[in-house]
Amino acid sequence: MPDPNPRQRRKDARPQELLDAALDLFVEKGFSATRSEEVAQRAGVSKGTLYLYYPSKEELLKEVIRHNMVTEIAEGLEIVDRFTGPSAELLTLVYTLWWERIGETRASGIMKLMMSEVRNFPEIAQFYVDEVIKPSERLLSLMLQRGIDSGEFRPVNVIDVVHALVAPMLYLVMHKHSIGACGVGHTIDARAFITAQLDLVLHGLQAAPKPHAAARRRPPTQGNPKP
Amino acid sequence: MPDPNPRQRRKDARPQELLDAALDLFVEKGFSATRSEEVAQRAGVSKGTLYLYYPSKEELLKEVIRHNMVTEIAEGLEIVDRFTGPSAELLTLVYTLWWERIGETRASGIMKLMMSEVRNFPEIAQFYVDEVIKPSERLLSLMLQRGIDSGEFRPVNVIDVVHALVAPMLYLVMHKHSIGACGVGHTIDARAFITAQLDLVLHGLQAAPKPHAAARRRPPTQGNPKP
DNA sequence: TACATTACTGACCCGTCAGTCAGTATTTTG
DNA sequence: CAAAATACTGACTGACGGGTCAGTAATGTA
Repeated sequence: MPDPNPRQRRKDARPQELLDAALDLFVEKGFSATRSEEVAQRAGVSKGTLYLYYPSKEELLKEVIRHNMVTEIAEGLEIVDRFTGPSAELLTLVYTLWWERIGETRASGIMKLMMSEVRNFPEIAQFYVDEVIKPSERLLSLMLQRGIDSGEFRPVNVIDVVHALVAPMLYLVMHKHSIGACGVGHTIDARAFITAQLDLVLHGLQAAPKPHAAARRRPPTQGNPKP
Repeated sequence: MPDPNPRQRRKDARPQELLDAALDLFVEKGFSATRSEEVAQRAGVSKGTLYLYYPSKEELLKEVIRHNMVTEIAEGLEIVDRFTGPSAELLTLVYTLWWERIGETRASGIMKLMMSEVRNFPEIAQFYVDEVIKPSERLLSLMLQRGIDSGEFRPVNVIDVVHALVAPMLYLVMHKHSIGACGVGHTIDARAFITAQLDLVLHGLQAAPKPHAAARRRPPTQGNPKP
């Protein structure tokens, strides 16, 4: 991937090459388990050079997240803003787009990475929540609210449905990057799985005669009156 | 938790105390990030003693898994065998039981642990797939097949539904032990979430007039004739 | 009480790894 | 071309942690 002849000076190309190498390795082996020298090596430089461009392993990880997730979410928001068709179609579009841009690319590994190691790196946790999780949930909520406002969807509790949408995606990703990557067990047909899950949720959302239990509590988002 | 006066000889109590300490710490900090000396300390012994009872950190982990998951699954199988009521009720029972015995106990941390670190420990991976994942899927498949055979459920593709059942559980667990444990972001009302998900699936399963897309492919459980 | 047995200890060994920095090679400038 | 500037290197440091084992003290036996 990087250049063949050694010790060449390529100040502008280094950052991206290092980010690429880091993403690969972090996803493959985890953050803690990846040695900074490995990252450097894969990028075709020495360890010292890595620290010339990024002050620490943690900062490197943050940059990896910024370059692979934050940008995608911003694009998603734009799509939602511009879209004019039915909300169910919008949901389907964003859902499949998510799979193409994140789920089936290396980027999905970042989700696994965060889930796995965030607890040992509180600063990264905060960063990820602020820059990825909250914006993502905002994106999904926006679409659902749009559908509710226009009467296409039942007035469900939005946050419940957001979770119902995220769960299968997370499952796919965790499967792909954990047990699924160990060569053991079956693989999942992701496209079919996504379609099925989306159908399930859309079915539960359709503004229909008899109310469905998928998300009770009609009043606006609030605490639960426990059974 | 263990006894106060030091250097007492308690050969029989040690193993369990060490397993308890290990589970706590492995779940809290991850397997790699937990030092074996910490485990020993929390169990009230020295590092040397730990290695007297378990030959290595990995073997210790295996024992932790055996004592907290394998046993529960075996019990689940017995319940399914003995149950005589409607399959929908059985599914509900096992689902809520899972939450009480695993989901809301420390044991759920093992799921997170495996998802997170399995890739770096192939032997543990194999062990977990054989002893936990496959039996769990067998358990779920059994219940679904029971319902299909009796005509209570539509003849869906069993493995698809198994995934649809597992995904929300995994989501809960990952949330609880990852981001959710960082003090950031909202908490999920697990009971409500579980009820909602179960409703969703049961609705998709009911032997009804118009077939639903949740799981196409009617023929009996088999591999996917992938396009 | 003396001796044997064994549960337990913790200092130590040794490999690992994030981060540093004095030195080297390449490019730019005059 | 020399000299200055700078991209890059890799040996080194210091901290850390899994696993060991010679030694210690509690218990059992006579």
